[in-house]
Amino acid sequence: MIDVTSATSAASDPPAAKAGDGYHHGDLPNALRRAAVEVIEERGAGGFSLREVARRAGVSHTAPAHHFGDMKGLLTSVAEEGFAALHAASEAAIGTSDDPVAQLTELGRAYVSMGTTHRGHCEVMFRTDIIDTEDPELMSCGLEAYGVLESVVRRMIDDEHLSADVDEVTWLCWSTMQGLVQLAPKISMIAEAHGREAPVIDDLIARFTTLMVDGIRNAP
Amino acid sequence: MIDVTSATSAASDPPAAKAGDGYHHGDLPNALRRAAVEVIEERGAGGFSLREVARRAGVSHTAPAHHFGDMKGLLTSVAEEGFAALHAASEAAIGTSDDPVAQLTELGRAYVSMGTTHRGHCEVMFRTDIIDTEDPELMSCGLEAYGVLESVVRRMIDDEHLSADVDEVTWLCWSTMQGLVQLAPKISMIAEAHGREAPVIDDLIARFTTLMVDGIRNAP
DNA sequence: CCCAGCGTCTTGACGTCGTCAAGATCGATC
DNA sequence: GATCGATCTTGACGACGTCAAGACGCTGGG
Repeated sequence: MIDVTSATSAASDPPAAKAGDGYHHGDLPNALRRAAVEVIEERGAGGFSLREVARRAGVSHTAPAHHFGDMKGLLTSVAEEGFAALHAASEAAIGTSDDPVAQLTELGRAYVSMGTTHRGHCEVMFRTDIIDTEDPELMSCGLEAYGVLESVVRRMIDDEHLSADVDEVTWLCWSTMQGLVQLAPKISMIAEAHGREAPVIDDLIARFTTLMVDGIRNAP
Repeated sequence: MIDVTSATSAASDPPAAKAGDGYHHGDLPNALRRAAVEVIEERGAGGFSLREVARRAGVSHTAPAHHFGDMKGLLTSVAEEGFAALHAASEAAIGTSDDPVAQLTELGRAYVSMGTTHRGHCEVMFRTDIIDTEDPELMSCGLEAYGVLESVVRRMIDDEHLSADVDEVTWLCWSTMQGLVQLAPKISMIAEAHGREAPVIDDLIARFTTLMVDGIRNAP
């Protein structure tokens, strides 16, 4: 389990560590995760390099192996951190209102904004080839984030006594937001090619959400 | 521009070529694309290797460079082939009916089924780090496929005199199907974890589509 | 007829990569 | 104050992407 708060703290002042005595780093795992995200955001997941990560953390090229086993282990840890951050952002999002529909909108905004605020993490979280998708900690982090969305959908359907299937509505919202994360740049490009200015993503999400909610309320 | 029909033909009987005289291959570009897709489907985009592709095509490790420049060039060509296949599948999908809503459903099914029938291509098509997204041929192939969806959405909105924005509805449908491609395996996993059998994706797409269309008809 | 030119493909080399084995360093514990 | 385990380093290996240089075989002009 990764501590989300410490994971995003500055490179100096490592928590629960001796701040580096020259030989022993003190908080190498977090430093490596930070460096890994940095490299991915600069070069993409395809340009990732364990040795470059080690270089940026100021350690030898084999140091990462002692904490993460191999490249897959480090990237899996980055993905786990991403899901933990998504979970935290989701919890914060539903705290802004008591109305399930408003919560759904905020959840969508939180999800899509993760694509920009945690771009490095997102490039890794849904890859099946470079991370270990069977990792128990990764799966539990992912399911926790999923649970937030599901519970909001369930409450909306219960509150309004709708006939829609909770799971399927959850999947619809999830898919739409997941697609939006990936397509937002292309959408902006197409909008400009069509002679209109790129849409404000948060507004787009609000309209998508109300549109889907309208459809859900209309279910047979 | 890649000829989609020849690109998927068998390894033997290369079209418009001398079938390999021992030294000169005859149809190396297509053979390399085929091998590339094969490698990606086996190992994922992260396990891709130019040398392995060359090995499978039976040529030296530098032969691909003469046709595609570098790794990015070959992968861009694979992505282009993917968009061309998507375009073809989209055209076929809208040919099954005259009703725009039915066409929209079929378009969604064609899109999502691409994720399994052309898994290797799909792993590359929306990556920004390992392909050249500025490539003119790639962009035109992508826009052609996009145009099919957009025209169906436009016809639906026109036919029913709806107030919804054509671009935004197109983006909604695209995002949802794009997310579904990526999340389908996870959705099946979650369904089974919830004690229900994995959903039939084609049915899910039909329900998602009618739900979204209901929302579109309800726009202010 | 043949030979010059040109696409096509190969050989060989370089630096970088991930990983493994072996050893060095340090703090905690007895 | 010696020992032990956790932590990190050094050095090596094969595989990778790319570059330079050269070999091959068709084609067309003398």
